[in-house]
Parts: sequence; C-alpha cells; structure tokens
Amino acid sequence: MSKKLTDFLQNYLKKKSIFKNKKALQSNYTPKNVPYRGEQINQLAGILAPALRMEKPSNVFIYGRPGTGKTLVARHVINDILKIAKENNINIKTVYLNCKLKKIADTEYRLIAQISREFEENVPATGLPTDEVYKIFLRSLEKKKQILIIVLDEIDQLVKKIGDEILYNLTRLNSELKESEVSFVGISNDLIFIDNIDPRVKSSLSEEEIVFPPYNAIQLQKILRQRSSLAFFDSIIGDGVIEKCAAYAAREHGDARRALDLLRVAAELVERKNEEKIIVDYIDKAEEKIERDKVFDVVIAQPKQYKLTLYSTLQLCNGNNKGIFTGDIYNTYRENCSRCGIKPLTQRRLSDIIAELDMLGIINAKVISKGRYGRTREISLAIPEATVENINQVLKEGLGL
DNA sequence: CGAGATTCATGTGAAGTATACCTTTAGGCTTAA
DNA sequence: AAGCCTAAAGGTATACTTCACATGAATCTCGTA
Repeated sequence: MSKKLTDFLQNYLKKKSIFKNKKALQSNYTPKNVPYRGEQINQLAGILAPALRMEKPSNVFIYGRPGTGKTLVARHVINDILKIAKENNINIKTVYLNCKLKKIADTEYRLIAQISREFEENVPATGLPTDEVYKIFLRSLEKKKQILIIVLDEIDQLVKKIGDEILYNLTRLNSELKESEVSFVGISNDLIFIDNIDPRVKSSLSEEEIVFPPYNAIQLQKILRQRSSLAFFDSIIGDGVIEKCAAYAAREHGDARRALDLLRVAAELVERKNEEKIIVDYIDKAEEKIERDKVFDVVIAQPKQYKLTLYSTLQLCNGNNKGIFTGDIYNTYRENCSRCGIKPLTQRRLSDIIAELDMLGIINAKVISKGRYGRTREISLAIPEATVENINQVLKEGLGL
C-alpha cells in the first residue's frame, strides 16, 4: 500500500465525522414520530388494529405522490402493532414487499414465492407450478393461527406489468384459510390506479382508502430540522440550507424523500471536501449529483440487452436531435451486438425493451404514425443533458466496448 | 378537388421454443441383519 | 429386505422468437364538379 493512501486512510479515521447518525437521513429510516401525518397514522392504525384482537383487518389502499410518507407511515404503524403484539403474545406477522424490484416481486410466482420465503419456506426460483407455491404459502400460514398483514408497495407497477388477475387471486386467499387470516395494504403512487381495475376486486381489496397529500415547504422544513438534529452534530448547517432544500423539494410536488436526499448528499460532499459547514451552494451540487445518480443506479441495474439498447439509443441521439425511430435503433443495436459479441434479439423483443425503458423513465417513446412512411415509436432521451456522457461511459465499460 | 383506397414500418397479441429448474418414479447399488 | 443414490420422465416459469394480423395518417387514385 502506498504511503499516500495509508496516510489518507489514517487521517480519515482520525477526522471527526460531521454525521452523528447518518442513517437518520437515509430513505429507509423510520423516525420515532412522523410529523404532519398524524391523521393518516390514526386512520391506518384504526384499520389495522383489529389484528390485535385476532380479527382480520380490512384491506387498505394508500395513495399519494412519491415522497409523501406512505411507506414510512405503513412501516411506522406496523412496527408499533408488532411491538404491542409481541408484548401481549399475539400472533401477528407482517410482510413488506416492493413490487417494483426486478427478479424479486415482479411476477405473481415471484411475489408469492418471496412471501413464502418470509415463512422460512424454501421456494425455488422457477420450476414449480404457481398454484403449488400458493399451496406452500397457505400451508405455512396455517401451521399456527395468526393474522398476516402483507404490505405491497408500488403495487400499481406490478399490475401495469402483469395484469390485475393477481389481485383477484389475492382476494380469494382468505376463503382458502381456516385458521389464519390475511389482510393487504396496497401502496400506490398512481392516484387513478384503482379506477382501472375490476370492480369486484376493487370492492374487496380496497375496503378502505387513505390519501396522502403532498407536504408544503413549511412542513418540509420542519421535517428536515427534525431529522438533521438527529443526523448531524450541532451548528453544521449553514444559513438558509434547510429552507433551500425544502423549496427544491416542494417544487417537486412536496417530495420529502428528495429533500432528505438533498441534505444528505450535500453533507457527504462537504465531508469529502474536508469542510465543516454545509452552505447553500452545496445544495445545488447535491441536486445535480442526485439527478445523475438516480439515472445511474437504474441504468446499472439493467440486464445486458437493456444496456445495449440504451447504448444504441444514446449513440443515435448524440448530436442528432430530430426524432429517431425503432428501426434506427434496431440497426445500430445489431451493429453493436456484433461488435461486442452478443447474440442480437429480434426486433419484436427490442420493441418491448424500448417500451420498458420508457416505463423506467430513461427514455421517452411515443407511438406515432408517419402516414405513408409507416408507424413507429418516436424516441428521445429523458436523461438530463449533463449526465448523458457519464452514462455513456458507464455503459461502454459495462459492455466491453 | 376530395373521398376513399393504398401503403409503409412497425405495433401488438398469441402461440411456440429454449433454458433452467422442479418433483416423481423406477431401477440399481449398497448396507445391515 | 430396507435404504439410498441416480437418472429419466414429465412438469413449470421465464425470456425470447415466430407468426400473423392491426394501425393510422401521408400519399395515391379516380370519379366528379
């Protein structure tokens, strides 16, 4: 190890961190109290409380824009219920699942398999019939009398992808159970989601509804202050920093997660620069970085073929801002395939991949008709200009080009 | 000139295929009585 | 004879391919004013 590096690491260890508890700013942190969500907490607690008497709670749907505290409130209420249940020896179990996660809960099979794994069942990734997995799950649930509360986050994404039949199957679960009972808490960012599903399913799965309004700037400030007092040592935050974070996040339909991310990333930048105070300028830098990282993380998590498709799109968009079409991308894609020795997929499949990249918000794809010249998707990038080059770089390396 | 037919390039649905993995079953081998 | 291992048979989910038909406005065609 070089002298320089050793020194750096030594110093790093000695240096006092500006964070008291960095976790308090991370998005999966559950604070002790949740400001401005008292009403929603009471509603949800009221709905779920019957579980403590071993009665099945009503199913609930929770709606609200991103970053309005839906997941947080659900976690909070459930934690408390679990705590009380434990103190009083009541048999309640809860499962939290994010339906958006690729390869984990993005199909009916995987969803049920994942829930079953929470019961220490060993369910293979493929090979079993889906109803067999249902049986494993039900059997496991019936081993002893209990109330199960399943929280399905971003359930709208799942239904968009595989259709609403799964919801119907979920509603029927209780009729197969003798001892235990299951309740669902569905969380959705899409406010009109429930209107587009089968009315029968709707009535049984959405017995109750809770709506989360966005936070306003004042509320965001309060939240930020509360969390930052947990996260930082005193007097680290400069004037106007909190206000600016709140203002930026309020602009994005009151997204508290974004506000907290801004503050955290800004602090990380400060720390890395060996400075001691967060000043307003860092918020702008943080904003840029978040924007960049957000796309980065999504892109990096994609399978190879998706990356290659995106890379080809990037190539075509570069410097050429008149619309590009599916056919163009496919040609470029094929070239790139042969360059890095990957077997090309069919255009049919690429069409689906483009649609998925569109859903992920990395590109904008709109089906248009060019009249005499056919029908196609008109595609443009949804990535901020400044990050294109970076992403291009990462893709290039990832694909060995 | 304008209504209706044509056309193109690809969207899109359905069905088929490859792969990877599962359970069941039957046969063969080992083991212990 | 009982127990265990292995391989074949028969099954599924998922990602992808193949096939076939659907789309929809620019362009073409042709009858009419």
